[in-house]
Amino acid sequence: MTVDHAASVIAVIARLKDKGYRITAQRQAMIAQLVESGQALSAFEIWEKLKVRYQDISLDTVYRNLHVLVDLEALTPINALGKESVRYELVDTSHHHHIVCVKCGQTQCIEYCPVDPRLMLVLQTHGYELVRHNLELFGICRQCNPS
Amino acid sequence: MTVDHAASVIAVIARLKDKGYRITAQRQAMIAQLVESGQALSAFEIWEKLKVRYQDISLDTVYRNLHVLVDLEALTPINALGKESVRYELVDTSHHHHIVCVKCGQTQCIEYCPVDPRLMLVLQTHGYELVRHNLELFGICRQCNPS
DNA sequence: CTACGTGCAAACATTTTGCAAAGGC
DNA sequence: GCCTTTGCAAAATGTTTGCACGTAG
Repeated sequence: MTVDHAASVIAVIARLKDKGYRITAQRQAMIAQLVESGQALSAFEIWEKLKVRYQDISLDTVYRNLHVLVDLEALTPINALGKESVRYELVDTSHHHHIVCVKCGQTQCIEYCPVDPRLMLVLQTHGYELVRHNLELFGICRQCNPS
Repeated sequence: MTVDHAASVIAVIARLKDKGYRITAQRQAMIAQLVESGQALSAFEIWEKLKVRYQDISLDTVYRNLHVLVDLEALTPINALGKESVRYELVDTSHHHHIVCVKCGQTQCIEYCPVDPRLMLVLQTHGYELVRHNLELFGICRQCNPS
């Protein structure tokens, strides 16, 4: 694990402690996995990876701890495709979005946020205070594009 | 049913015919329900409403026909909350987005799209051609806002 | 008449929950 | 030692599929 990764893991663990949650081996392993993967993972994927590199962990526990980590605001749930299950991404990664190819289902990160700041004003007129947003982009990738 | 509604229903039915799908009572009822509701509905909600006003329709048929209608590009799937099931909205309604209150789960349409057109250029550099997008907004509504 | 669409039931995938045992603090 | 967390099993939820019957074209 790199120094950066270790620091991220420690930061999330500190958040756990702050909120009165206990530091268990399973939680540490999950956080480490998410930090090192550097991408959004589903509950099942986290479980699969941890079974190999870490000892046993039950899928139930993965689900429960995902809820805990979302509660901490350490993770953001992402609905990558609507067909697949929800994926979770660390919030301290830089803000970005994902594009999904509607033909092959492959996804890619887009390090650009096209959301106009005037959105906040529009939402205020509706009585809402924006907490976060998630932009789902659907397109056709180079490989699937006939042109 | 208003004249506008009737016209929308007819338009979708024409699309069905065009693509070689058959016009069944169940499909007509589903389309009419979506048009008249004027909002995104889940499979279950469509089924529930049709059981009352129309005769019996099976939930399986609702699911199957939702796939057909998405294939026709008559419906857009929306992942309103990530917790709830996928919802479907007619594509010929004006382009807009939805905001979900993270406290109470209530949703509201926002008739404004804050997506910067320069997004297309950024996506092109990634090799993608944008087909559609869906912006999920999460906020706190007036009722739930302590301030 | 023929292929497509439907309803039923069963399968399937994902997520949640009750409970007793294990473990953090 | 207390209370949270875990693993197991079972349930709940949402969606899909196989099959025989019905029906649009």
